[in-house]
Amino acid sequence: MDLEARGHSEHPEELRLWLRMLTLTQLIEKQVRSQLREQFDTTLPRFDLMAQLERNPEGLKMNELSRRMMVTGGNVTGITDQLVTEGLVERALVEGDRRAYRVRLTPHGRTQFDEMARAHESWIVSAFDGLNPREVESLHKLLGKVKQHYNEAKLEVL
Amino acid sequence: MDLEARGHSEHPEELRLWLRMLTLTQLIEKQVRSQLREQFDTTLPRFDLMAQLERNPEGLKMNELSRRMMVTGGNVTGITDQLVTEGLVERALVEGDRRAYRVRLTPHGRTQFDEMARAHESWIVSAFDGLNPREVESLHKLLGKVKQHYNEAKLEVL
DNA sequence: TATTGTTATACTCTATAACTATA
DNA sequence: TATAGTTATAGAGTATAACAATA
Repeated sequence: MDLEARGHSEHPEELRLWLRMLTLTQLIEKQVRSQLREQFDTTLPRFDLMAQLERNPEGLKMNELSRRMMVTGGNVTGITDQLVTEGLVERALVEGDRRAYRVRLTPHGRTQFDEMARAHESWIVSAFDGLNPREVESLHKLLGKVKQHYNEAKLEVL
Repeated sequence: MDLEARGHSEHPEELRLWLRMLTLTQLIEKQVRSQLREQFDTTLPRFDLMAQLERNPEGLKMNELSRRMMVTGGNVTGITDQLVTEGLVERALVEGDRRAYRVRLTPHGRTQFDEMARAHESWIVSAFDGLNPREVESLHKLLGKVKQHYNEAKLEVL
């Protein structure tokens, strides 16, 4: 996107860093979306929803999915509907609260997700091929520091 | 988005890194979009287009904008149309090629962009408040390494 | 009253492909 | 023929708000 070139010399280093990070993320994300589409005829939000469920075999309520995916509830309903229609996830009743569901992967959904996850993992690993393990670790830590501080700063506002 | 938690222990570090980077980028990007909307009633693509032009006072052709913004041509036409209507950018004739335009900021557009850019810069600086200058530099370098290798790998495929 | 989830709607962003005009 | 740009269209992705059912 050449956003980076926007960073003039008078601009703070943080801005140059952000433009580089944004560009790179968009580059990788665009590739992931396109491969999910081509190889599995699915989308990133659908993949993400299934990934959340894969981590929570007992299932997640709609509002939990909404929070974790950082999108509003209506969208989760739509994506879930699609996946239910395709037999990849199911809505299970929650005992003691007839308003809520617990969404979870079906066995078929789990099988299909595992296949996608393997491919996805390989795309990501090659995206970071330019770094050695020490650098991967270092990048991971630095981003963690930014994120932690970001979240703390946000809490202060609330 | 809690994407991160997806990184099981058996997953490669690259995957955990990617999920953290994606989450953080989306977090910051979401905040930038929302502030651009609230404070300036504009969008990120519009801001990006103007940012490209700010860096190229002589203007850019549509296909140059398209390449730099990493979107296809039709979209650039739409965004440009909006900005022209609002008097923020203008289409200038290119001598010697009556098919092409050169899009550039109007004085009003430049004034308005400068104001947005100052605000944008401050949002970004505070997003990375958790890092000291050395860490900012380190993160910038690591991301540059990933990006460079990524681009080289892509070229080999072509 | 508050919460869970759904429905309805609208808008931004994007890609694709057909098209016009010019080179 | 190839290139610059536009138009038309469709679909993803998202937020908002009104709504129904249950707590």
